Amino acid sequence: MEAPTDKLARRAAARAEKRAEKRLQLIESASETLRALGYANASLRDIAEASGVSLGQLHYYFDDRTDLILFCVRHYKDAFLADVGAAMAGVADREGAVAALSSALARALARTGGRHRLWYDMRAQAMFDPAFRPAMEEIEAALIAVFAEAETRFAGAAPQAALRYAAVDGLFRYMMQAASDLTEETMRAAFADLLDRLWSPSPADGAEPSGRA
Amino acid sequence: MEAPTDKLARRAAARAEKRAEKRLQLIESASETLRALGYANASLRDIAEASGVSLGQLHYYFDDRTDLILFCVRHYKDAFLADVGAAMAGVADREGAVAALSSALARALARTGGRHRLWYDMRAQAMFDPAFRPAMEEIEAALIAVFAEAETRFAGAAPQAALRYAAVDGLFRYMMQAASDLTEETMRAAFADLLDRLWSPSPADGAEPSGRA
DNA sequence: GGATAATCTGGACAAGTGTCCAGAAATGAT
DNA sequence: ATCATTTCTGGACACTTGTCCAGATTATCC
Repeated sequence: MEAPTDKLARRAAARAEKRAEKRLQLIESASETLRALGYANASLRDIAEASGVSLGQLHYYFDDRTDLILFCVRHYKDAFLADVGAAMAGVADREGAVAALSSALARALARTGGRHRLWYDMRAQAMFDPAFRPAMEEIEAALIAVFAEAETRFAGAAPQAALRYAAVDGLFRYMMQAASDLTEETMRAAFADLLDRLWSPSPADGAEPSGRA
Repeated sequence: MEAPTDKLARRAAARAEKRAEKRLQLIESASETLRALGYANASLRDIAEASGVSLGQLHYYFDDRTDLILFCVRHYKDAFLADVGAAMAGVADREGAVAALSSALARALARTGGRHRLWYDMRAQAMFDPAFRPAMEEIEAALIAVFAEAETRFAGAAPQAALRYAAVDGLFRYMMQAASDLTEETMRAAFADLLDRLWSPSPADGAEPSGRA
């Protein structure tokens, strides 16, 4: 039979897992409230009520409001980056990358569009509150890395992938605002067109029919 | 001599102008505080203190907090759109538009970069607070119009200028965050490259030497 | 069943908020 | 100088906020 220390360890692990489960549940509920009301307007009481949970319980599972919100942000990041990462996993050439990324982004907007309001809201907050900055920079760096990695697959060097990310992010935000008026296909086409342009040789060089090597 | 009604009218006008002057002064000071602390953190007391003015005075010149902030937003819009509009006034061809707009945007970031935090902050707020939405949509529509108008000068039809605006806006926001690490020339080149790509014929058509009609 | 620890409650608390106002001060016309 | 009007002050007010905690409740194990 197992040693007593193992037993204790197993119990502790089970407890921790249960706690983590409950936390996740609270995080998802809080994310929804945050998405609906915004950072500036969502109080802990709003979050607690929407979660069907007492106010004190939030402080039992999270240090403070900032801590809770940071968990929400990280949870968002994990979900979104997993989506994008999975879409880009297999692609090897430029056309494949354009197709995969534009589909993934349009799909994200069509299915879970509202969720991304939390991201843009908190990114704005991070401009003023240093507590959120590391988490935001981490997410942004991860998204830039997606671009950088994709670009290295069909181009030797891929400097300044951040600039391509920034442009696509701008389009993403804009379409999120108007997502309810647009079809997924329309959005996909818009992303594809932009990516096509960003990932083409410079038009300044390509203007003349057969450019140099 | 003038009629008494004129005299009264002149006095009323002088008073109104003096009031407007003071308001503008308060608006500019409030904008700075708003830019520094962010919408969620800037209280009326913060704004009053930074302006060297009593709390009650803010309510004497503005209906309420929302009213004051809306004035700040509109003031920002006027200044920025005047800048951009002036830069784009004379241009007629594609190359001129690229040069003018990229210079204007880089210059805006280099000189008054921090000011634009207010814009991105309030745009995020507008996602949740309907009070700010009309003002935001108005600004965004004006910026899109800048693109649409420029594009009609070197292309017959210019559908969906909003999509070009969105991409450039994304780059603008990104560089604003990193503006302190970048030279104005670096930023200008980045804008020029993006605009060049956005305002080129589709690379899908141009890939083959001489595309079809 | 009883002991031990984890979970949860409801409310208290201080601090900060936007708003409002009675009256002081300043302004300017007569 | 007097008076009416505009401008401004300082604080009061009701309300919301995040935080905290003493004790009730529940689960877990011997």
